[in-house]
Amino acid sequence: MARKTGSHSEITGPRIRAAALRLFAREGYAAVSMRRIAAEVGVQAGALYLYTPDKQALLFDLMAAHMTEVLDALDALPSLTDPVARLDQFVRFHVMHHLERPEAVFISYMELRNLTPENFSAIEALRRRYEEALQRILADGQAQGVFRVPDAKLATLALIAMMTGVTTWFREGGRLSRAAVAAHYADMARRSVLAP
Amino acid sequence: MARKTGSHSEITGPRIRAAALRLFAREGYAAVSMRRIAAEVGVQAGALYLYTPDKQALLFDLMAAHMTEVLDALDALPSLTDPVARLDQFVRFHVMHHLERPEAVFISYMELRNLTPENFSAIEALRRRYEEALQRILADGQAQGVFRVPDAKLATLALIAMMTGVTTWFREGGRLSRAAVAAHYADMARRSVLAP
DNA sequence: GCTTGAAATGAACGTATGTTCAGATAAACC
DNA sequence: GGTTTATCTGAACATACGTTCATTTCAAGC
Repeated sequence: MARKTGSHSEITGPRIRAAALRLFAREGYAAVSMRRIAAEVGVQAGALYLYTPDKQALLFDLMAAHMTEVLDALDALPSLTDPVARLDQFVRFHVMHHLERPEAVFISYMELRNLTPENFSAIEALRRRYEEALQRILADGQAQGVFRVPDAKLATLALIAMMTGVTTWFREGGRLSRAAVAAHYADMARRSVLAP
Repeated sequence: MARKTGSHSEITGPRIRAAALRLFAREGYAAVSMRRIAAEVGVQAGALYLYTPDKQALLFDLMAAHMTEVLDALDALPSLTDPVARLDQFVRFHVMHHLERPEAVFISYMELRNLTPENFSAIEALRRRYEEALQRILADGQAQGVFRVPDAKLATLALIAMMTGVTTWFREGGRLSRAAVAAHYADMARRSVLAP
């Protein structure tokens, strides 16, 4: 166990992931070479393979880490009972969380097709778990008569697409704050499913 | 002007664009080589350059053609006055049109970052024209008191993201028809902006 | 049937790719 | 201070890339 302090391994690993995240988000997985990532970190390309078995694993790890983080944060929310309050909480959480990690979000739905079939299935399973959380809120609201949702699955996918789209236009320091944007989305989402 | 009938030029050109569209949509611009496109058409890579100056122009032409087609189809819709009817018309048009051209749609918002700056600006201008058509409907409805839209620009982007997302999950021959899906989206969109 | 010219070939160009690995480097421990 | 070992280098591997161009092919027109 040589080089405990002064060792770079605990620095270089995260730096590689950070550089890969930024570059993949900005230019796309296929367009970014391992040499580019290495140069960003200030290291030769060969050194990357001390931290990842290959480029594919680098992409998968970034996506899996992001999905797991989102699911954990969702589970950590205070549990509510009223479907309207739960929907409001979910939308605000989703928008805020996504605005704080635009690069990870971007990668997680833009680079799905660059995953191997096995890796794709793993990510897809995590994503389905997330969608089911929202679908459950809508179904519960429907059962209680507070929502009118002719098709809970379709409404879930429509709302998630709406919310996630925020990352494509939101710019820091613009006309609206993150919280204000989240409030607007929560308002639209609630009205789109609320019973008349 | 040799080889009028029997000439392949009027066949090969469209076939190249069709192959590029399908491959770019399925695997991404950066991941598809000119040799792959040529092989799909049944021709050598060099022959592609009789029909496009380079790979970038091939991508740009596909996106520009799609955006122009969408805008033309939008302009061709019967003109209505009631904002509620106009919104309903717009949403149904958008969903139907997008479900009928999933590959062109996919490319047009996934491959934006692979355009040169000049080409990006050109596509962006077309996209803005489209968004403004929706924004005008919302603003008119707001002015007439039939919609309640605190932020017309935000609502426009939210609705477009919601509608466009349909292409990511819709599968032909599934539980719902295209028209049924379009009707559901129109319903959600209307309720999300309708004044109480 | 000879000429013409558009259409396509196929080889070549320089450059870049993901990955491997023997070797150099240097901090931590005895 | 010599040894160990995690860390990184730098060159090499085979393969692929976008693009160019001299050459071939072959139907159309005379």
